[in-house]
Amino acid sequence: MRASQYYLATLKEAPQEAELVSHKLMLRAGLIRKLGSGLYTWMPIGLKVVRKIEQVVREEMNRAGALEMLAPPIQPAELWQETGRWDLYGPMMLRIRDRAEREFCYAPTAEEVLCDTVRKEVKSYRQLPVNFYQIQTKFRDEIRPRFGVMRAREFTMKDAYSFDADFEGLKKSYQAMYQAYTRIFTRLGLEFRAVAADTGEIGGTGSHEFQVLAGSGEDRIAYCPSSDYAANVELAEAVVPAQQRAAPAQAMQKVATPGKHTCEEVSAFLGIPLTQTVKSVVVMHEPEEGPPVMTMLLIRGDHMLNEVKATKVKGLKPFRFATDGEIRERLRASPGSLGPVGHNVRIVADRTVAAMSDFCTGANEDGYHLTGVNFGRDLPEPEVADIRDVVAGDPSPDGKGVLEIARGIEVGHVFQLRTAYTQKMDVSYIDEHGKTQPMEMGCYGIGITRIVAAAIEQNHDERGIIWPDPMAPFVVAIVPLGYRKGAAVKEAAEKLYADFAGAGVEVFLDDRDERPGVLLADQELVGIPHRIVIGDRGLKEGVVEYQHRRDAQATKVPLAEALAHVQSRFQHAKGHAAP
RNA sequence: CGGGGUGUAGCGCAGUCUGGUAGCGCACUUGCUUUGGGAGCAAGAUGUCGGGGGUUCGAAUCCCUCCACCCCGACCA
Repeated sequence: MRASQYYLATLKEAPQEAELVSHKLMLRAGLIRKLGSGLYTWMPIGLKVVRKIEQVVREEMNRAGALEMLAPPIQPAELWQETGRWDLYGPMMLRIRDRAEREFCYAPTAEEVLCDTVRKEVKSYRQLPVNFYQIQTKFRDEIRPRFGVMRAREFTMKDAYSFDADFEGLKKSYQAMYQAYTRIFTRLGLEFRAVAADTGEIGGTGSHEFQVLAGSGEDRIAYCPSSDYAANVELAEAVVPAQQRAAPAQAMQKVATPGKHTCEEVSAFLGIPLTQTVKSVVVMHEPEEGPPVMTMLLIRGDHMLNEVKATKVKGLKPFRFATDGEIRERLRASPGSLGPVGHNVRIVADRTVAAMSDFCTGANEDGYHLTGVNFGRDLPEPEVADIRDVVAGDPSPDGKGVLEIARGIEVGHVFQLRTAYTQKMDVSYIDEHGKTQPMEMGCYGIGITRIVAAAIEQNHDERGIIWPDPMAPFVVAIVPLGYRKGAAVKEAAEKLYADFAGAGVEVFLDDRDERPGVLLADQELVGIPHRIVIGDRGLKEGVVEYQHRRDAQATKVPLAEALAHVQSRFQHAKGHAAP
């Protein structure tokens, strides 16, 4: 491609709406333009990247035995009502009516449609297993779209759905997808981790997220450097402390802590370590019938409540945080002075708290805290559960070391759905004994457009994007200095351009009549990984300059060997992408 | 949904407090010069100042209202 025939829409300054580096660079490099909140137009060079990613995904899905198909993004309400998700999905789902007032949604995902297709098509165990996938635009009406295409409302997702005769088959299909995903993200040149994930509302028995590691990621993952344990912090287990609770050594005392509300403030005020304080989080569960039930959750002062885990405590699903009014009415104290002593509210203590003695907590009287508090003496032994986020330094649940915390961007997710959907939608087959059985289902998603942003988060510098070769919009940029001035430069550039094109290398020839600085800066912003600079100086010696986007300096290469040199670097880069 | 902020040329911004002919940089057009890291000079084009309503002789500026967008929060004793 020649720049003179292309449309490069680079900007010197990023629009003020962009916060995240990948968002800024995508706007500046002219990959995307914003149409509305969470809505982006893909410009030619951005779309090229998307297509590259799609191609890798497609190849690996096909290799894994999945079959590409395409379902409508606009889907009738009836299907979603069959699984109850028409109501469950809530405002996240964009709903539409046609001229006859029939209801539709713009699909946020496609389990129902695929279930419907398979129940109509597949009848016999002889036809199983099947795995269908599509690469399709999805729409989720996010509460807060942000970070450009990272969390957009409209996005491109690869979604696959497997159907097996039995659980053993599902496990195999799941494993095949897990491996395909590993190959995909490896081929794309991304640093990623597969982590155990919460199965959430969808339910099922197994789930992994594929997280691209990036400091700006919205997810936190816990991993063990000395083993292969990795899990989303939402799920990662905080194991029972190895040390048993020490015997009480202090008497319980009420101390004045005027104006001190948080554990940090109280700990600093009283000169007690933060790890010796306990915070009380009051939640309400509203049963189908009867009044709301209050529960007090106890977390060590330096720990954070894990809501996903707390939801799994019996009798808490679903819960909400208590209002100040509810707290004051029941405990006669304000948040900031609450504690587990001296009332009959249900108490659930985190495992860490249950092993504490002589701790400090609120006195249920504004402006006062208690020190030297001990379970079994000052208050009854509590219910115990794992309800906190793990922190760096916690023992790994597999017993093989200590956890670290990293941030990640979720780019893929695989689920074993089992029969949760197939039973509701009657997706069944006749087994070899003539008996009707529900199919075992799995679903597998990849955020295609999110990968673009995630890749930039991981691969950029102060000058711009640095594309991994497999998703680069162009692999090589030819930058002639003085293309319109010197015949020799133009001739060499044209020859190289033809050579690269002839060798099937995607090449971008910047033949614009611009100053060198402009050409080089644009090439670096757009992030084409390999660059050949051609100038009069070098040509006199018969050389051009090769520089990878990550190289500190250019390398002189004889003009005749430029193609071979880039190809060797390209292969080299490919080799490095392997795990 | 709660809180904060922004809306002025394609992009980045000033002007708003204190009402009086709408500006700057980049980008764009034309010409000349320049050409190994975002050129210089000259000339030019580009605006419903987010929309609507009001106050006023006069509104980008003051008042009311609506809208859009961005950020933070929805974890907390």
